[in-house]
Amino acid sequence: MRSPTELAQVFREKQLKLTPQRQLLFGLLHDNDSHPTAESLFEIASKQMPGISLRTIYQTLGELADMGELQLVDLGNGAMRFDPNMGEHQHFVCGSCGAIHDVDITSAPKLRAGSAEGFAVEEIGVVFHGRCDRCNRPNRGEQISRNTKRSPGLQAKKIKQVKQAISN
Amino acid sequence: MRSPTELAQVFREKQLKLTPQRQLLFGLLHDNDSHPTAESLFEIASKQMPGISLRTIYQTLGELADMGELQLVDLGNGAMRFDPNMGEHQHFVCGSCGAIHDVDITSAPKLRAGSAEGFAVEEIGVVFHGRCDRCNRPNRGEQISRNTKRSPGLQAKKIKQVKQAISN
DNA sequence: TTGTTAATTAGCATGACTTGCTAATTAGGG
DNA sequence: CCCTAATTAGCAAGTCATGCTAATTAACAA
Repeated sequence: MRSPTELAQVFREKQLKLTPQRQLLFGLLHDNDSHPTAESLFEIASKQMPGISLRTIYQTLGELADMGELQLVDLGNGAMRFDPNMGEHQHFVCGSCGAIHDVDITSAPKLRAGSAEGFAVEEIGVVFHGRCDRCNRPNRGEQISRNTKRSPGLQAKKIKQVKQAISN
Repeated sequence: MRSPTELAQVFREKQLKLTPQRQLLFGLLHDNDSHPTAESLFEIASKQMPGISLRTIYQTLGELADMGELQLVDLGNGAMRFDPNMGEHQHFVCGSCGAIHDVDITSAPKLRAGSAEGFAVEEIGVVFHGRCDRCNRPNRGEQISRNTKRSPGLQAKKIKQVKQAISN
């Protein structure tokens, strides 16, 4: 995503108004590598601008995504994530704390070639699951809030599967 | 997933009853590489056993997943997919017809090593997006039903993004 | 064959997430 | 200052998956 200043310019050119709500979001998203959900952005935004509407958050995020300023990242663990990093990269999801980290994957160029089996591959999404540095330290795991929820039962099932995969 | 016969054995050992509903599902899932949703299994099952409950489908799928006989595959385009292929493999999703195909990815062993940046990677999910053989032929694209729906607006947005990625 | 107990079913409810809509109000920018 | 876009509240829908209750059915062991 471009800088708030540049975005302001773009919005002006597109005759889109530079409202404080939009500007706030520009700022919150700029250089943000936390892969926030709409909801989490809403919470943060609400502190700085009480009364801001969740609807507006979704609206603006949608606009930015339409303009190619944001990536929508669906990691299959609940809400959509919004990623201002438009460079080619992949994601690591910590199964313990739920944190999401960017991963450079330029080191696996063979992926693209090796997968040609009659398919025209245009995009590859790679999601690493495991444990992040912090959670991987002894006496540290499972301590951070697991803010990934959706269809609680299924979620539990997934976690079980992951644990099984880990123990194997 | 093991064969219906073997599963019958397993269920017997676990004191789980071998109901016709369960047996039907064993059969429908065995060697099934179509990555069905619960709903699609329900439709097929209903033809052979009218009156079978969607609830039972979910229940049995959940049991099989718990037993490690099924993989849950979330491709981020709507419903969960159930995959009886427990071998290491990845998926190709056709952006045109929505078909899902298995992809062997043993040819990219460097993925595992190259991604170590303080993370303990336990599992890697790779989803290839593109066009399948059939849709890639001229005068053939976009003709098959696009049965991927969820949050219609967002879905449209995703498709737009993919198209953009294709045109680049 | 019978009895116990698990399984299935209908039907309703919830919950998370995202979008759509209307109507009223606010405020950006020419 | 005015036009029009943007925001807001509030309500609704829709998808997917699960939970719950209560009633019925049927698998399997004795």
